[in-house]
Amino acid sequence: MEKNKKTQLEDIAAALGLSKSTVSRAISGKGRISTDTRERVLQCIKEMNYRPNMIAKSLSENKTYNIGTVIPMDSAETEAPFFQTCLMGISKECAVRDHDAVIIGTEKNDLSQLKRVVDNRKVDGIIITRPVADGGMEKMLRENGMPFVVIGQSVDKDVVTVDSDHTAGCRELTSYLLMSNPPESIGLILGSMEHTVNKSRLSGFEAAFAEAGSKPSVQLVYTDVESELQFSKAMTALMKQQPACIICGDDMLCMRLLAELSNLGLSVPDDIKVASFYDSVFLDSYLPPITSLIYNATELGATAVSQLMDMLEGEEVEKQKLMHFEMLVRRSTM
Amino acid sequence: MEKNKKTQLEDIAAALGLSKSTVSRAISGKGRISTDTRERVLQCIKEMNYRPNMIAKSLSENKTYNIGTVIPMDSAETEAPFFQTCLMGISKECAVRDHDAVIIGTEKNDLSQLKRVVDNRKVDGIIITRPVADGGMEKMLRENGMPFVVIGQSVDKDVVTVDSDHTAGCRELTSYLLMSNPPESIGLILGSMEHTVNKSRLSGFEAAFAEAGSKPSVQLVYTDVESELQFSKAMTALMKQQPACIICGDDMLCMRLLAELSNLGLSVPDDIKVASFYDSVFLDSYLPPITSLIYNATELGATAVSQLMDMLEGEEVEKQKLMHFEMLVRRSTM
DNA sequence: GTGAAAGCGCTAACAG
DNA sequence: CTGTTAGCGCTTTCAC
Repeated sequence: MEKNKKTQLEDIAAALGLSKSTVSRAISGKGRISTDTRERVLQCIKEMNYRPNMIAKSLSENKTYNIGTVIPMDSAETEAPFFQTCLMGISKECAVRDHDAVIIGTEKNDLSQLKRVVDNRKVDGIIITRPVADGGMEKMLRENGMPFVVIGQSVDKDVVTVDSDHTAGCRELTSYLLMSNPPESIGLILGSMEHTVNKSRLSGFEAAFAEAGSKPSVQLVYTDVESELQFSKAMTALMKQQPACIICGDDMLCMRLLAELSNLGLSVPDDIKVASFYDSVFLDSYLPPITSLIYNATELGATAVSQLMDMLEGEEVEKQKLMHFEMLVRRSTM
Repeated sequence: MEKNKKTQLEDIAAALGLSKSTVSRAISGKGRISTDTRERVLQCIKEMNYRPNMIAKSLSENKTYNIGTVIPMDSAETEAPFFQTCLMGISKECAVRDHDAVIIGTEKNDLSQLKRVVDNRKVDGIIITRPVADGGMEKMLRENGMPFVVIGQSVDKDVVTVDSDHTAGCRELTSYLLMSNPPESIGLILGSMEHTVNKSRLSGFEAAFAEAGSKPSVQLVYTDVESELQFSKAMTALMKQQPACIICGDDMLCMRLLAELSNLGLSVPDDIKVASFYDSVFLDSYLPPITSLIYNATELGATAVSQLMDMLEGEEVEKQKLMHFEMLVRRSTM
């Protein structure tokens, strides 16, 4: 027998002497059906190892059972752990709901990939894992009537977003450090302020100072630190203040800082304390391990899927959802 | 008008006074059709901005236009850059061929996710980005008649694989170092030998020595270095040999090595030279930048897609494809 | 060269 | 409660 076809609705209907529609109802649970036949059908499905053809189901229901996930192509280098972990969360949650995650790799300002997927109607909704400032994607999706949720922040306050509460996280971390260090001894080094995340971090930092009845001095805060040169300048200026403690905006900054401190013959945490914002293997396996905030990217991704699914099912969803950060105190600040 | 339906085959057929089948032929190029009507149809399609419904196309052609990509969930931490870059290559190449990449996150020894996608017939083929030793996935896919290609190595020599030529890469790197360092001064630290990639690296290392008419001494080669403890032991033993140069199997090992060298007061490259196997931001932005092999993950992914597509189209494909490695000499070995 | 019609495998009215 | 029937939008024989 050449065909070896997969068993389908018709087969199990025939086996039970029922009609396709009855079987369909037994499976979906929609419409009225006797519990008896229902059981029999379900039983038979197990025995005959039946799996519905999702494509056919898709066509008749006009749903794809796919979620598109926009990933910036250029993120592979520095931010890969975050995006990948996020993707795992998305994939897992999709699977739970019998959906699949379709990846959409986008290059800077190039919407063509996204457009292709939307035009081809390959997905029911989209998750944007890093909103770009101009909101071009969001605009395009809205024009095409494609539901979406953003992981991170959006300029448009009507957009459904899921994000970590960077402000609160940074506030907690700073407060913790303020408990054992004087305000004028805590330095902060941040990357580009074009990323809203860094704005949030700064405001959390300031909030912690405010709570302690203080205010961070300008000589201790360095923002928009990206290039080697900017880093050196910030570092030189900062070290003049003889800080007891430095908080870094991301892993790369932290790594450079640690290398520099080592060059200066300063040891962590005895001579100086160090903390960072994003927990990666690097911070964990460094000696000494570095205190940082735990960024639950898996949960972020999973939550984004939940939100999107709720939207697709027509439910009202919380517009801006903030996830709690955990702080992980390690030897570098003890 | 509530409906606002997308234009479909029927619409453009009507607009041109043709039948659906003729229009379909014009698009696919299959069957006989006059060049004249062909042009007209194509023209009209542009004007009416028609895009075929891929789901309907899928159902009738019995193809999904989707490629599944298996990603190990636990890879997010240390190997994320590789997998993510690879994924980008896959996504891009899929797009070129009007396919999409569906991600399948798998946990250690858990085939359920993969099984789900296969059972649901959501993909036409699968790309496995990290073969597991037991070949469980491969077996399952074969049993289900699902075509697949593996990125990396497979025990089964009938499986179509795409891989970087680790042996040749490591041989070149070692040869380069042998040009300015005596054989007895070059150390090697590798991770688990359960990963075939490390076996290839070791054989490349040995091949370079053989070419130079030498043989690596056992005191200079450390394999299966994974835990902190194993690392310390290897490190202590290795440093006793006062190596002029150390090659690391991966970024994490390299990072630990650099931290340790710094603790010992040794500076790179003046006191000791260091090289690694996988080029990531870490090695690039470290001071001094670390010499390493350039792992073209994008190309690996893209090639895997090409191979898979060829298989799906019934063509014969090269069974084991090896991609060339480039060596990037940086300050750490100069 | 083109059109009519059947069919891909499922869902969803509409009847009984 | 269950069966019949008509689609979902496209491809593909099979006639003409």
